Amino acid sequence: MSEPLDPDMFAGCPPVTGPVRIGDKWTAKIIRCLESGPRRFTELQAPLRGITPKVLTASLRAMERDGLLTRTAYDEIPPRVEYALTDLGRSLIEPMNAGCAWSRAHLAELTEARASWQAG
Amino acid sequence: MSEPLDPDMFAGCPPVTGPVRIGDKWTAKIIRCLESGPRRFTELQAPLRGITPKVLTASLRAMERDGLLTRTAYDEIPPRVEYALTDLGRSLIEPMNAGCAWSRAHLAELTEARASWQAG
DNA sequence: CCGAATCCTCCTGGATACTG
DNA sequence: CAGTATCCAGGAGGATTCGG
Repeated sequence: MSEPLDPDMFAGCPPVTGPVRIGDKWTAKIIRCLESGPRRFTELQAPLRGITPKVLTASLRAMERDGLLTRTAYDEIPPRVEYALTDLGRSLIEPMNAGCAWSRAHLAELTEARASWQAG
Repeated sequence: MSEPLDPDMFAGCPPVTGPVRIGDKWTAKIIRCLESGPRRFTELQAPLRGITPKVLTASLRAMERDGLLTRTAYDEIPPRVEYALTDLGRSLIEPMNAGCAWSRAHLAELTEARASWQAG
């Protein structure tokens, strides 16, 4: 439930996920990272391959605003902040999986079409 | 199969469809327009509420490049061009419907969360 | 450790006008 | 009818630096 995230968990994902997109550039990956339990800011940074703090903060704030996740700050030293999915955020996993299923089934065709267009 | 498109067919759709997005801004709507059969350039412009020719052309070209639709030009006067979905394009309808289902079920929660954030 | 502040660049999408 | 050509504004995403 709280094993460390694999820094390479998105290594197999193509740079462009295809036509099906959830939220902005990072939303879907953040949801995947939180699927197995709450995570800290720095934990999220690792698998998200060099995302800058500003962009990660912006994405998390937007998702919090939309009720997709909650932010909990513990008043400790050193500071600790945890992000966790809400039920609403978790409900996005279903359409996300539909998108991933499409990609697995058809993304190769799309890539091929794009390549043969470049050739022609 | 070839009845004229309702110019208001997207009137009920909220300006922002929510977190689930297919392709770029217009891709999903274009697919909906072509679902019931091939359509001409001008036919598509009507329900897409004032999309400029340049943007519609760009979207159609991108979708043609990706193998989502075909473009057929008939050498007549006046000129006639028809756009039709490919099987690959049609395969996107399934994840699209999943996204629409999510919106119908949860978009209100998201909007509400966003509003109460603004208030707080 | 968890950000905020500032500055910058690219890309999407659009307005407007014109053409075979 | 079905586009093309040109110009332009806004916002997403990023680099870098600084603070509590």
